[in-house]
Amino acid sequence: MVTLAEVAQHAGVSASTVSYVLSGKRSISATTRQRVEQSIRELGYHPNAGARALASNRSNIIALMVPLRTDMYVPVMMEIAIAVATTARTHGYDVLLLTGEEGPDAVRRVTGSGLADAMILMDVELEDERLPLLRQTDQHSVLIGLPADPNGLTCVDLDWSATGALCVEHLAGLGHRDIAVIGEAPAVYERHTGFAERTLDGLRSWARASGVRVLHRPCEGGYDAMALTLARIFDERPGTTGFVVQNESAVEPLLALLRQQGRAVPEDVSVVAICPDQVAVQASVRLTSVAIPAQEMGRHAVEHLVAKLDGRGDDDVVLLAPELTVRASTGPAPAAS
Amino acid sequence: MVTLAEVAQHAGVSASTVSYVLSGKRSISATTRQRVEQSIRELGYHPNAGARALASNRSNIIALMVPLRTDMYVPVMMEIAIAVATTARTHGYDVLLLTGEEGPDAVRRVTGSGLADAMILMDVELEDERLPLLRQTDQHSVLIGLPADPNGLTCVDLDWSATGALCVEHLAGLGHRDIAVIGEAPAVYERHTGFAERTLDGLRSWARASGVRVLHRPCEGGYDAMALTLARIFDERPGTTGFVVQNESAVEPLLALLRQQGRAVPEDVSVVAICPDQVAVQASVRLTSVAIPAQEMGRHAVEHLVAKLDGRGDDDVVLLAPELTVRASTGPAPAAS
DNA sequence: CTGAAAGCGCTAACAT
DNA sequence: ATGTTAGCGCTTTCAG
Repeated sequence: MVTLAEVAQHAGVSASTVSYVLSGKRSISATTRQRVEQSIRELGYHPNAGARALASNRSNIIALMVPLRTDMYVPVMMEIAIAVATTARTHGYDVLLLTGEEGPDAVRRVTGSGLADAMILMDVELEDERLPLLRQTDQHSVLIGLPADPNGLTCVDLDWSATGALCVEHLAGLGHRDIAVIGEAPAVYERHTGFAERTLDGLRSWARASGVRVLHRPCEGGYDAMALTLARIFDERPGTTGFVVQNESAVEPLLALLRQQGRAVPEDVSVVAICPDQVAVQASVRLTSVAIPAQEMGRHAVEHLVAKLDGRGDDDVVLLAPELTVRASTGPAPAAS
Repeated sequence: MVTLAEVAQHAGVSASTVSYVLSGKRSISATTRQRVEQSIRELGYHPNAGARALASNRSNIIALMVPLRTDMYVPVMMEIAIAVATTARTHGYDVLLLTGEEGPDAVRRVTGSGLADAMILMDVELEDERLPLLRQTDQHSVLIGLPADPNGLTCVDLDWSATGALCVEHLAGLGHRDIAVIGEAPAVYERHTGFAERTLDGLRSWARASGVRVLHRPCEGGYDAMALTLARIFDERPGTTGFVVQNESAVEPLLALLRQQGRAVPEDVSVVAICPDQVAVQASVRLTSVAIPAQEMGRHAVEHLVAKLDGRGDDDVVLLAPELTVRASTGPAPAAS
């Protein structure tokens, strides 16, 4: 293993000079710099991460806590994770992957051991048990998701409430008066995941304001569950002409069932999805949708974190504005029959 | 920050004793151990990761390289990643998340810096450019996926060739004579991803042996691409009654299109999928399928790696046996019309 | 069964 | 603009 000292010797300079060439923390004459860089290349030197972390008290690692359960938009999680990893690299950080399994203990462990300089938490619940710890230790962190009380925390999320409102606004604008919302699995609501409840709030308050009715039904994924849910919806509200779907694994079943029942999309019923663009485009009907900006969320989270670590920090909440893309699944409400 | 020295002082023992209590590398009297453990708890001590890595030359971190691209079955990747992370934790390791973006450089960086003790590579191509590096450095590693030449490497993978054979065996056993294979996107074959080509090999050689015909068509995901592909298949082989699908985003479109064309599953055509069980179960027809054992692959990979790190190593190739579950999408071939 | 002490490779004062 | 040096907190000989 090549050490800094060996590089220094090879280049005929002191250890600190090599260190400073690497860090750029003080000015080095061009010729010295070149000699050192040359030696580094020739010897194939790589700074030792452990030694660096010990001496500098910085690991250059960001911990990312992903949820253990996979009952949600897995591809979205993955996309966020990848965005976090690549963005982190551009800032000189690596990413440590933690699953939710350890729970709050993981926070203690990582904080206490100095394994990571900061952490990003995904899938934050409204009353998340990890939050008290984050507040009391002065661990730098960013949440992807918005808890009930974001005070003293930095959060990045899609503005779910605005997302819900946007969906209703679009449908109401097309003349739909009875809207059904196909939601996530009941478990998602039960554990008070912020995004699900906030979407609902946005949906309902815009509905109230614009005089349309919304009926919300959680739904497990899959064909059978969707069939049941759909039957109940039409049973209760036969006049339903608009759908908002926030459940990736219900999208295709819903379309198939509507087709099967002879309800044409968008002539008879309109469907707005809240899902990644890829899903909207690949569906059997190209779906009007509000995209989930996974990459931006990951990128924002890292950039905020790096800013904090560099002392340019600011505890605040960033809500990304939703964007609705009109595709082939929505149209004017049919004349009342 | 609490240090080992402080714990030692608090417990009235020397630093080394505390260290040995932690590592268990030499025997400690019960009373001493308890005093030390007590102090550790009272002071809330966490060993410093950097110092530990520096002194022991072990980081207790495993690097996991995931593919950057997301044109494949993302949930499988995620499931593997999570299985890797949780299994690693049970062995005292953390996981560093690397994207394929850096390519072979990441291998050098991680190896050279001692950031990780070992690495797991996913999405290995037949002639993967990272492999020469792995062979020449004595970096411990495990591949998830099987390259063309696994010599000197440890690999874990599903036995894709047997998987292909199993699918054909099942369909041929039911009397199907003309089988169409809906494959992954062309790009997947072009970059010579092992699993895709091996599945095909297995499919074809069993077909040859059992006297059935197979027609292979790669397919981009989605409804439109599937429609085109299906039309071409029936055009070329009107007598096709069996399908093997190895492309998650083609599954539901295929079922929908068959339904739409009045071909009943499984009465008129049978479908076998190669996909995670969850997909098979949630599809609009419960699919006979060969499962992709994501969790086992992740678990195996970690356990092999840990064995190697502990000197119990063995460079070898572990191919997991495929299992076919019969569900509602396959049945006897219809009498020739 | 326990202590003392020598580093591990690097960073960051403190010098000059 | 560069060199010297004192640690960072832990592991692990070497010595009892």
